[in-house]
Amino acid sequence: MTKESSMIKRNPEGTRRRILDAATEEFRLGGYAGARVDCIAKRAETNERMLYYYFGSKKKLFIAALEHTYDAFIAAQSALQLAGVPPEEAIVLYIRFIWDYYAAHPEMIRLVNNENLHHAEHLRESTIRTSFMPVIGVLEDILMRGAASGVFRAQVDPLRFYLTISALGYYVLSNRYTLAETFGRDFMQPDERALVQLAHTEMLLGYLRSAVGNSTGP
Amino acid sequence: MTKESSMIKRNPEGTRRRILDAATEEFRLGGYAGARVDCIAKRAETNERMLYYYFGSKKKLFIAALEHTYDAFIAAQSALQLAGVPPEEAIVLYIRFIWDYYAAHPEMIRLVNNENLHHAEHLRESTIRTSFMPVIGVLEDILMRGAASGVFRAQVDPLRFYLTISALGYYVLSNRYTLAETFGRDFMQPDERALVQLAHTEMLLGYLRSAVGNSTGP
Amino acid sequence: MTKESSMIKRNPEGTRRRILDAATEEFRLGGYAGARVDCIAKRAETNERMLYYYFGSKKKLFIAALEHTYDAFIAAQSALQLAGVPPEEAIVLYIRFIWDYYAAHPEMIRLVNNENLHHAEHLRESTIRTSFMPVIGVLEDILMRGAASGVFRAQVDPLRFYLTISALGYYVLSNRYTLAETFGRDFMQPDERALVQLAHTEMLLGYLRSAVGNSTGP
Amino acid sequence: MTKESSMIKRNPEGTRRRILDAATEEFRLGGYAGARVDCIAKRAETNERMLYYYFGSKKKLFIAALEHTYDAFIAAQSALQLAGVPPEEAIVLYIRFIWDYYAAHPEMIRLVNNENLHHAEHLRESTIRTSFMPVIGVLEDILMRGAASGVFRAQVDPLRFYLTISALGYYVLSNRYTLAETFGRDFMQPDERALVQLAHTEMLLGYLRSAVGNSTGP
DNA sequence: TATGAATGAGCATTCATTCAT
DNA sequence: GATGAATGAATGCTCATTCAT
Repeated sequence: MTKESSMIKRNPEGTRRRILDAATEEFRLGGYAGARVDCIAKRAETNERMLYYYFGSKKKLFIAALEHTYDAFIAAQSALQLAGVPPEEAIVLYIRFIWDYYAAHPEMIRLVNNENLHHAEHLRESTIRTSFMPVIGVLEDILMRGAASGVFRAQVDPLRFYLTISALGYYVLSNRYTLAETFGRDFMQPDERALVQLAHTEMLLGYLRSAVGNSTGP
Repeated sequence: MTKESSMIKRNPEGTRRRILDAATEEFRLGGYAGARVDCIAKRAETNERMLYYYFGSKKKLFIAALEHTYDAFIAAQSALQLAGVPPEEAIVLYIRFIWDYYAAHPEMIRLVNNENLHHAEHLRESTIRTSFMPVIGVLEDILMRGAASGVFRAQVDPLRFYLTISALGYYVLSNRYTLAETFGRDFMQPDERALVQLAHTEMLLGYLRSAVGNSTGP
Repeated sequence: MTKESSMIKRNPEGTRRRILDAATEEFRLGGYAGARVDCIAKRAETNERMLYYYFGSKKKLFIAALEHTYDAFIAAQSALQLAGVPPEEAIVLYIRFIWDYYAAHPEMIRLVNNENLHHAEHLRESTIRTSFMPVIGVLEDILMRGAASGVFRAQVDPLRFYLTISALGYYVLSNRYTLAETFGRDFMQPDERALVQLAHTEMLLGYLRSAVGNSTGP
Repeated sequence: MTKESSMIKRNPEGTRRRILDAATEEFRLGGYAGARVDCIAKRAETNERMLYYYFGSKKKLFIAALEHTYDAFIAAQSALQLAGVPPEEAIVLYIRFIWDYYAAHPEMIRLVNNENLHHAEHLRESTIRTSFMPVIGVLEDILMRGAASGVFRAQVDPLRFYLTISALGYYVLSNRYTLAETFGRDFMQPDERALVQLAHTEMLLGYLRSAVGNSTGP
């Protein structure tokens, strides 16, 4: 046997990874209940037994897929270099990053939706949930710098504002197919999406710039 | 058999309705794949056979549940009486209606999420999809009256604006559990929800009132 | 469809019974762990699903088989008519009944052995265990009548004496195959068995008749 | 690697022995079908592969455990020094030895029961079965000396009498749990067991001493 | 209209065993 | 001698669905 073929056969890290990727894809397509372990194994080009060898159960595999997906999102946000960028410019880049990340990773939306169906029971058993909060610091820094330089209103709660940004990007992707069916328009098509994003960005910037009121009360 | 007991036993419309309600609840709890026909039958206080007698298959039952859910939403919107209300007041009422409806009908969010998981395949087989579009007229009327009276900017696409409103209400409810787990805050709790809605309403109104630019491009 | 064939197809009590009989046989052959539900179903000429329809689980089916087996043994003992028979004659009939019952029902020995392997966990969940004690009354009556008429020693504990009788019949059957292998003699063969039973009966009668000492101490 | 650690790791005889002991225990707990090779490996503090390295298969491991158990019993009997002891005293010591050995080695009873479940198929493939017969010589010697000196009846078949002794000790241990459950009394508890043994010993001695009749017929 | 009985394919999971190092 | 990785066939059990009354 050549070194190459043996590397394919005996490759613990590779097998583990192929199973994780296959699981993420199958869970995306059918949700937790809809995914089949034999389909995951087949897609990973291994057998069902290895799935249990590496992950223990379908549930633990779902948790691993969820964690991996969250991990990647957190890592991408942490890699953002916006410290030296002027606040107004930075917030636009941040908003676009979030929306583009969602668009580029539809598996995240499906997994998170499924997780909400199960009242986040898998996430509760995971340690990843504690890793998310610190990431909000990226947005918090932009908002604080904007408020300090007078271009943004003060006292905008960063977590609530993150929610608003997230909502506007998430909804269009999550509901893409029902929206297309009920309204006959695909809001994820480049032209349409650009227009929606333009309006949303304008709305968010308008809100941050406006002086009257703030989101946390008096 | 006495007349009374036969009236209890033989109640076609009642049985059909109990099955539909039970199905809606089970599909909400576990999605299409996660719901079990015997659980639906048990919840409806009938037997599995009746489910097939009235709806033909699990899939057709899901379609019926989805249609019923959409129907109710469409009916509620159509019943809104905002024709005589000044635009600024009307839009606030409309926004609140949408968000409150979502909050009061979590089954809709779960069913729609599930439907998107399946690329809206059930909706495609349904006639209900054509009933949704006309409803946008309610919002369109408000926006047109606002633009005509000069309080709102012109040329706001009503469908896109509906999307924005919907997104802000949908996201918080759809992602309620993962948000609570990752951020330690339940955004559906009355106090928290009121603050989020206040900020969002202010943002939407700010956008409509602003004169510069519009949502459909230059 | 003729009446006969329909009786085979739709026969709840018959199906239940066939499953129970098949299960008893498979549990006898392989023990609890060794028995296979698909083999039970096949032997019962039905499908695995019916097994769960009627009994709920493999474990509950084992309990049912065990109960059924104990039930039959209890019923057979209760049917013994020894009240008017002289004590010495009655005890011989009783002893022979026990040993012959064991020989005629090897499934009981195997099921009971298996149950002891599992520390009687199934029996503990059953109500049958309370039905056994009263049956000892049959033996108790014989011993009391024998003591009263002076042919048997007094104060023989009926439960302990039942144990002794049972042990002598049980062991030869339970260990039939290992005994045959290690000693080259099948103690269940008619001739051999008759000799063993003769000796054992003589020994038991000798003990009962002897005046010195008793089984419960001074 | 240091000399010490390598001595711990590389210990063929130790590993083999640990596997055999672990197997005996697991087979005792669950029978052949109920025992799991990974549990045996875990209990032996090694891996499943070693089990196959040393014993070839689960079946051969069971045979080895059975042989080892029989071996120990045979060795213990062979070690008995009763040649110079008067027959009446010797038979009491012998009886007590058998019953105490059973009580001290419950794994033997479970393994033998399991072996009978499988019609002694493993024993048949083993050479140990031929080792058992000669051991009966110990009992035969006592009976012959007793008959010669006139304290015991003549022509008692030693094998059949071994069976009787064995049965009385075996049954109480083998059926310990079902007896406790059905009669509410644990016949292996010291006080209870002493009384049962006393009665049984008296009965056996009474039989040997009696002059009338014999166990092999006219 | 209603219901208990029946079905076969499929489900997640575990089995004893072997491979490659 | 020892080990982690890999496998295919089974395991107990559940699925949506249909039959017969």
